[in-house]
Amino acid sequence: MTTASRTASRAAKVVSAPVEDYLKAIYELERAGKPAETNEIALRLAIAPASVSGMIRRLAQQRLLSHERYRGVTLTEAGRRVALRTIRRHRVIEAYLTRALGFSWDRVHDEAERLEHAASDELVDRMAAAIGEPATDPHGAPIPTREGKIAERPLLALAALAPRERGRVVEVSDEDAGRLRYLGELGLTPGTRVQLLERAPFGGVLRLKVGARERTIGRELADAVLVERTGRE
Amino acid sequence: MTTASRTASRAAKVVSAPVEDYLKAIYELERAGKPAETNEIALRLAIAPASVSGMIRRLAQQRLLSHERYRGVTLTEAGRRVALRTIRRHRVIEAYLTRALGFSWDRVHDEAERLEHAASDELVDRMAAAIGEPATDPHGAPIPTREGKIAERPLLALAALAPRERGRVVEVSDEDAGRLRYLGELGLTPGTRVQLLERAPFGGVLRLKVGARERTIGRELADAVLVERTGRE
DNA sequence: ATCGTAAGTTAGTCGTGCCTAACTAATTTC
DNA sequence: GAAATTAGTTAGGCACGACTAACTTACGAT
Repeated sequence: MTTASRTASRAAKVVSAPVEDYLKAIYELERAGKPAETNEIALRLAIAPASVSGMIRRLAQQRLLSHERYRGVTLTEAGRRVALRTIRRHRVIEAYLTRALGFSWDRVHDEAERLEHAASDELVDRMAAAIGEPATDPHGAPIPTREGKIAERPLLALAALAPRERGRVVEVSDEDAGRLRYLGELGLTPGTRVQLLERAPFGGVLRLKVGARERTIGRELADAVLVERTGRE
Repeated sequence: MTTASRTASRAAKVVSAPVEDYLKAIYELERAGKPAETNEIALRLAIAPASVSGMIRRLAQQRLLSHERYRGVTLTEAGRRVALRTIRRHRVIEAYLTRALGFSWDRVHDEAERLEHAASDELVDRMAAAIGEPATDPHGAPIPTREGKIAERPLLALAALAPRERGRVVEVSDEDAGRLRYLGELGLTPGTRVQLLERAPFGGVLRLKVGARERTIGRELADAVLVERTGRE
């Protein structure tokens, strides 16, 4: 083993599975541009807010995040590293399960949610290599590199397209398996070209073209789909 | 999903990872034919005997084992089921890691030790299918079926062969990675034919033929190798 | 048969990660 | 700008799974 790779591998198990879950959730909430709030974290992890307060104290003490009382938390560099490592594991595992083991894209999230805490760096790297080092997971989310770099892209909610505007589906939320399955049936998968035809006012339904077919979807579904613009008309 | 398969799958996560480890250890100790003793369990799991006493109380209360004070423990049918399910996971994972992902046989144990608590039945079944439903793990240990049947074989320690007697390596202990690596270098892998040439008295070294080559090994190593007889001279 | 040792158990503690209930700070609302 | 609401925190508890120290049981040796 080289010095470099020994340095890169972590000493034993520094953080527990719950800690990885907190850091991952906080990382994702922070992407909205502001500190992650206690209640948001609690909601995301399905844990009582009081429990989150307790965990925040411990994580702050371990210098994984910084906490301004009553004002939310921000990951430190160390915290972000752990979060990105966990996200990399999660997404590589999801990609591997679909591409190498035939899992459908709506079944991989829960499995990855558990395996991400148990898989070694070596296993994750081998999985990634076995399927050709994919850049994204099956839902289109970018996979961080071993070094913790992640290709963040400026994305648009599907509903943010202007009428007649064309776009391409880049990523869909993998939170809910049923919703994923339905999106799959509609053909709203990463890579698919879409064109917004019409938007009913006040957050109403969207009529759009998905490939060659016309579809109508509601707000909740539309919010789960992120696109990039590919041009007008 | 059929009624049968729904019945076969367990409700949520009935047992924790430590509990699975205890049951697995007890199952293996019981194979020696007598109840598993507290100190043996403690030694195997690298846990203080007092902690084992505590856990035994809880497991007995859950009817996963029966306990006669100061006399050791015996798995119940339910306990054995959990143990065999865990062992199946472990061994399928080991086999998958070597055959599908190129892990060397001395690196899979630790990885499987963690993954076995996180992998779903479905994942394990898919792994097994992907590598052709192997009957044994990379160390030659039999893989229990989904239904909890295991092909127990009458095995001999290598040192139990008589001089001149021939045998075939069936299984090697996977406890220690360094020992495994060395056994691999010696060619003492499952399937290899061996012939005992000479045994020094008082548990001394064994001289034996491994394939075409002659090797001399000590007691500790010999005890890690299990063989079946294939005939005299 | 008893005595000493090894094996096993109980008692008491600790850290983790969760909970509810009660309190406090911040932010809206009128 | 005071009152009401919402967000966040502290206090106190609990289950799990580990620990050490002290005690009890079983058993082999004499």
